[in-house]
Amino acid sequence: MKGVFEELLKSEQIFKNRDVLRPAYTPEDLPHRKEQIENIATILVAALRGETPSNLLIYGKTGTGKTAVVKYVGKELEEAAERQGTACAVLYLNCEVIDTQYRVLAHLARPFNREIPMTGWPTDQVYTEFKEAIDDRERAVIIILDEVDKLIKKGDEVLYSLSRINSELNNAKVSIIGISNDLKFIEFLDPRVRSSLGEEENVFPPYNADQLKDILEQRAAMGFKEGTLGEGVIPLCAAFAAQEHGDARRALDLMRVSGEIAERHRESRVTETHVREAQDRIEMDRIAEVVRTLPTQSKLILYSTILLDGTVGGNDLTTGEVYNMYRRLCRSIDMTPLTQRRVTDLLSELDMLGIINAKVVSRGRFGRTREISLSVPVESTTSVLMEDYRLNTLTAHQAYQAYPKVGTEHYKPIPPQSRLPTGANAILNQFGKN
DNA sequence: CCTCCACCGGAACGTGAGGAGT
DNA sequence: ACTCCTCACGTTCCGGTGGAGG
Repeated sequence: MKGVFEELLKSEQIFKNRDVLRPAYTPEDLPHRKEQIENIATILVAALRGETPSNLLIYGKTGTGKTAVVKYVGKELEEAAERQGTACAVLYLNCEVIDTQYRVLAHLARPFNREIPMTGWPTDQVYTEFKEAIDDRERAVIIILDEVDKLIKKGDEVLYSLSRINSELNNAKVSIIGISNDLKFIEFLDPRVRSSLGEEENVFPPYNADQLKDILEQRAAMGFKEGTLGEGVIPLCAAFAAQEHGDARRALDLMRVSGEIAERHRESRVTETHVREAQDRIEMDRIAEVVRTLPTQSKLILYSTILLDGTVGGNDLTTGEVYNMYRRLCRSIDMTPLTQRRVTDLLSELDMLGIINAKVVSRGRFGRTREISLSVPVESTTSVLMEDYRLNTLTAHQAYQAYPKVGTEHYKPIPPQSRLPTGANAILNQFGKN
């Protein structure tokens, strides 16, 4: 077993630089974002003229280049300011990671050499500290808040104080750039913050397939060794990603994973087959993540459909069958079952997540119901479900053993005293309603 | 054309957790 | 520490319904 690593190193022939294919990398040149770059730059030049730039809100779905563009413009601005001899600081922070008011302020103050403990101070003291730190001389401060929507949920007080900070400063000028992928985010904002924060707005449209192709080509040139990419690889990656609302991040992931798969197969060239495999794997990972984070009841419902899948002679399942099975499962692991009403809601939720297919159909004489079928692979999904300790005790084998007649028996709602048996309403209708 | 199945799905209500206000 | 409010999750109740079969 000597030389495992040497061997692996030798087989690394596909990537030139894997890191440029990761979403975190900001390239020198951003294709198809010229307009946005100019737009933002026009707003920010004010900083170089000693004025206060307008605050700016940027919207766009994931992978539309928001962060990359803003970071890029920020860097350019800093460089231009340095050449010109103006004091200008661009502070970037991601509100998903830094998610409390205290930490936001502490993070902002740190680059100005202020020692602020990780915790312990009152928040307004940190705020004062930050204010004093930047106000020591004339300077422009651009604060970039990535994923601001995450911050709102924890209270928008910071945003409020930051948006009015200029009135408390003598020398420095602060402007805020907020980045959000939630278009409706502004509606949840305090009106006072809304007007000042959204002085300017900029929406980033998704990329189309052609634009994605350009982006991929640019990165591929840097990331892959020459001649390792097959003909159709880039167009295919672009096409797949364009289907998913033009997400460049997705496109890059796809391309990188394709390369990794090719590498694992010890092949020297990436082909379309690898791309398809990569697409499947990414999709699988997504499903696994969704399934894993499902509430237990939904997991049980999903497991019921898995167990019943294929047992009813190729027909799709009905709500009643799934519910019946679900109750059995509940009983055997000692959980109180939800009502059928609730389960129908959870079923449509699973449908929305793309885990099952549930379509309302009428079977005439045989009533109206949902036709349910799985749209995920049985085996891998089952193994994800089994990670849940509450389901762990149930194996398919046990379930079949315990309930051999699965799927053949129909659940009849047990009527509470006042409840009329099914079909009774129709009878009553004959007599009129009063 | 009418019936009647086996559910659908809206509405109102109950409950407990968690956050804001005081 | 306290109340009050909101919100997510569930239940109860019940009218509604597409279409196969009579």
